Amino acid sequence: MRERDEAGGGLGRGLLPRLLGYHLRRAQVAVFKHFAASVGAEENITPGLFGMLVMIAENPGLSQSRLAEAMEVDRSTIVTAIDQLEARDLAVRGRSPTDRRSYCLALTDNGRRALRRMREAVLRHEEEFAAHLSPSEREELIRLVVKLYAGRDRP
Amino acid sequence: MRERDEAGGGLGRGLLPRLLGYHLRRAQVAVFKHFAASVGAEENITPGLFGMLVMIAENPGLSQSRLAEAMEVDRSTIVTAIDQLEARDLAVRGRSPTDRRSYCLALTDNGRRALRRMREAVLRHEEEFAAHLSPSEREELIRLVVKLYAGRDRP
DNA sequence: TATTGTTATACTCTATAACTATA
DNA sequence: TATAGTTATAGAGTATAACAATA
Repeated sequence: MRERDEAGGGLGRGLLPRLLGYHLRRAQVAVFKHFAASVGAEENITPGLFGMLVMIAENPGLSQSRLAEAMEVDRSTIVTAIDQLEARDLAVRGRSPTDRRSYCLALTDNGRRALRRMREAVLRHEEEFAAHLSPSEREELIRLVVKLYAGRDRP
Repeated sequence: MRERDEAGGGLGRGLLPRLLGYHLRRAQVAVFKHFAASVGAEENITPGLFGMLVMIAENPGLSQSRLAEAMEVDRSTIVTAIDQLEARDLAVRGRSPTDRRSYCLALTDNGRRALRRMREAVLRHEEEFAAHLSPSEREELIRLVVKLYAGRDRP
């Protein structure tokens, strides 16, 4: 971060600064870059894969289709993601006892240990990235963003 | 929008809801989808190309390299974008009188007319998408997002 | 009939590196 | 030497459509 607004570069931006999408996009790019440089560099993980690990850890026996819904992506997109997590011994496709079409996703022991480390790295990243905001500003920002995209008051 | 949080789907999300990046990502995806369904459907334009049109309109004689810096992308990424705008008769690569290496980007007459229409569509899209937020909440949200990614107080 | 996971495929966005023509 | 624009290429990330196995 350089100036008041490094992407402005002294140039006029017209109505762009009045658009939520413009700022949300820039903030999202910035936070993903920070994630890549901190968490990603330490633990070799992306925000998307980290999110999947958390969802699997929090929802034992989750199927790929349910995970796809939760991540708001197509089922086919999940396949290669789980392939990667399995190849790295972070998660496994367990067979469902009741439905032979679907898998019960689970973390491996190694995956659980890795996730514990990742969580700490992610929280450090969050502290660093949000350092300019007070705790109440952070809360308020999350409240407003959630209200914006979910159309409701609270996460 | 369905529930308090449609991507939750009743599933546990662990620490994800405490992460700014998680919400910024979801909000950004949602606003781009809304843009595509409203402005994109009406005017056949993406947020990125719209942003470029605005920057060219606001900064007459802008070069591709300066535009790339403003958009925070590589110079090579700009090439095909300008190709598209030229192919659609929205912008032109004018020759610089002082530097024969660089172009002076400008809107065509058609581009200016199109941009006027697009601006209105974008503002309608903004009103719809941010309908759940009061004017002061919108202002506060922008203030906080900018403070987050620019590390300062004001856009 | 509908669902789960999979494959093949394609499209978009983006970056890197090497090139040319200028400066 | 350095910069502006270009090209070729590659890598994410994503979606669609069709398929086999199963419900």
